This record gives sequence, structure tokens and C-alpha cells, in this order.
Amino acid sequence: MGTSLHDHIKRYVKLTTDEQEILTAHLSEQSIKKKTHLLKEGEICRANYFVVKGCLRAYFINEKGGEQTCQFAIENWWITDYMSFDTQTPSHFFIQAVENTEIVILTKKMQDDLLKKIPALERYFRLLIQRTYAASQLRIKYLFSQSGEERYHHFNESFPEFVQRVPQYMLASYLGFSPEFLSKIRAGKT
Amino acid sequence: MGTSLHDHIKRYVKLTTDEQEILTAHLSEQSIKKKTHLLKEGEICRANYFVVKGCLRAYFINEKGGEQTCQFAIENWWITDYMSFDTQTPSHFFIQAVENTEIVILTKKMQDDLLKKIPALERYFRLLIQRTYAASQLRIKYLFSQSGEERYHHFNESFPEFVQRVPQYMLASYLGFSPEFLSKIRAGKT
DNA sequence: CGCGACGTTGATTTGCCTCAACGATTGTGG
DNA sequence: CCACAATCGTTGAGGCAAATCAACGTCGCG
Repeated sequence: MGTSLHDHIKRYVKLTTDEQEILTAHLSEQSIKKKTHLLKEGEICRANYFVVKGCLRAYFINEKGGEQTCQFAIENWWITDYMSFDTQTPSHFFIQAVENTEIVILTKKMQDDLLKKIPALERYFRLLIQRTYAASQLRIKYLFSQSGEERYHHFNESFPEFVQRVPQYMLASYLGFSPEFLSKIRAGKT
Repeated sequence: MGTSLHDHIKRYVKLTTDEQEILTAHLSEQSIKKKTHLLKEGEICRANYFVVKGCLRAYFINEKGGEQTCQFAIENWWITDYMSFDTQTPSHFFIQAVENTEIVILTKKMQDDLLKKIPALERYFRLLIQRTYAASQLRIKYLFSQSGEERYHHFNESFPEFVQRVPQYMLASYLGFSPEFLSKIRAGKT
């Protein structure tokens, strides 16, 4: 159970066998059907989700009623609304399965408990979020410095396999433009 | 020395007197003149900076040669390029003093050492970055959902005192538009 | 098989940028 | 302490990247 998560943790910190057992006892696994919501706007985010297989996304609804995707999580990524998770206040976001997805669930309560028992995991999560935040800093740089078309090509070169996996309208909003515009970029060249 | 940092840490974790001394021994303080650079593009980011008094910013130069401000740090905020700091690779960013600024410096080496000696600080930095990343998630939401004018008004309401503190051209680029446009927004109403 | 979700294409509109010229303010050296 | 330059902010004209709107093609699924 949860072996892919155990492998992931091993890349950052070493756990004793005891600790691994404690860890496992704090986790639960679940299979989620495509389009299922793990979190909805206004709800309090109760867990951090690790993707074993499949794909999740975070999005919100803008004033015109359109979905704006903010973040994707594929295999070996965690996803949550940290603001809501941390402060246990209502979320601004939806979290939804893009595909049928297998996840590991770490609830707030379990995480708090786990981090008290296994200090090494403080380090794991620190390194993890630091890496995630670094990626976010770079993403903001690209949002500010590249045109829509440049962002698409850049993303396409960086994650060619991933572009195939998600509907174009999700990708378009993630990259910060309309689905029609993405369609026109792709018509320009393959 | 570094008392404002000690106070800040106290809000998140408790340290013993011994630990506080170890901490102090790993830090250095410095006064930085306005416009001084702590990091330049292409350099490896060697430290994490805590602002005691004053203001720092991170920016990069876009293809047209203009400065694009990505982040500000005022009193009680840390700032660094986590990507470069973490992996010790060349940075994409500049870090510069907006005002004359007093900082506490925690070098990469000192941080590594410190976190080995004081596990509680792993927790401090985890909570800190988690909070920072949460703010970044929200910022991306606003970048995607609000017009330039809306972002300005929203920012102005959220941080009225701060808007007075930085040149408009820095604020404009932070909010994602040109200084001329900001000028026109302000002409619309006070 | 029919319906709804997704993608395409073209016409039109718009938010914001670019460029340029001109005030205001700051700070620095003579 | 003043003069002058550099920096910063303002204003207006014109332009462009991308949004919006609308209509139509297509595919997958119940």
C-alpha cells in the first residue's frame, strides 16, 4: 500500500521501519472517478492529496462563469489548497479528478499527528513545498515575460506527454488564455 | 541581535535557550543601502534573507530590457530565489534593496547546518514556505481573474501603506502592467 | 442514434502596450 | 546652496495581442 509514496519520501529522507509503519497507518487510499470533486469552493480543505496514478487539477470559477485551472497534479505530486488546509478556512478552489485517479489521502488531523511523531517528515514536506514554491516563482516569471503562444510552445516542449493527457480548454486556462486562442496557435503549426 | 527574527520564529515554534544561541551563531546581520544587489541573474543564490527593517524586491530583466518585479519583502519576510538556493544553480532573478534595509543573512551552508542541529526549525521553515506558497496560489488566482485595474484597487485596499512605499513602476510591473497604465488608473480616481 | 461536450474558424472588439513628449521631483557635484 | 541631470510620473495618439461572440464540425458516450 502506498508504495509509490514511500518511494517518493525515500528520495528526500530516510525512515526507520517503525516510522514507515506509523506513516502507513496515517494514510488512506482511494480510487476516484473522472470529474469527481475532492474539494469545492467554500468548503474547508481537509486533506492533502498524493497522486499515485492519474491526474487532478485545482481550478476556480471566474466572474464570467468560466473554469480557470490553476494547477495540475500527476503521478508523484501532492495537491491541496494550502491556504484553506493550513488555516481551516473556506477554500477559493475546486479540486477535481481529470482522469480516473488513485490517490493517497493525508487528512489535516493525520498530518498534524504524523509530523509530531516523525520529525523527519517535517523535513520531507519542507523540501517538497520549497520545490513547489520554486516552480511557482518560475511560473510567474513566464506568465509575465512570455506571450500566450510562447508559453504554449514552452510548455509543450517541457511536458509533451502531458499536453496529450488533458482537454485543451483546461490547458488553455492554465496557460492563461482562451481555448479559441489555443486552437489558433495549434492551427499555425503542429 | 536579530531579535525581530527570534520573535518571528517564536510565533511558530518554541526554542530552548541553547537553541536560540546556536541560531544566533549561524546568522549575520547587515545594513544594505538602497539599490544594492544581494543577488544578480546568473549568480548562484547563496543565502536566504530576512528583512528586519526596510524593503527588498526580486525582479528579472525581460527581453525588451525592462525590469519585471516578481516579489517584495518587507519587515518580517524572508526572500530568496528558492530554485537557485536549493539546487545551487544560476539564478533567473535579481534581489535588490528598494530602501535602505537591515537584513539577517542565513547562508545555504549555515541553514543546512542549523537544520541538522535544530529540528524545530525544519518546522518553522515548513510553515513559513507553506504560507508563502499559499499566498502565491492566491496571487495567481488574482492574476488570472482580475483586470489590471481591479488588481490595483484590490492591492491598494489590502496594502495601502505599502503602495506609498515603493516607486510606481515597480508596483506596476508587480501587478502585471505598464507604469503608464498605472498612471492612467490613478488619474481615474484617487 | 442523438445529444452534449469539445474543438475549430472567422469577424469584431477591447484592454493594455508602445512610443513620444513633456512636467515634477530628487539628489549630487560644483 | 544652487544648477543641472537623472529619475520618476503624466498624458495622449496609435497599434496589437488576445478576448469575445457566433456558427459550425466532430467525436464519444448513454
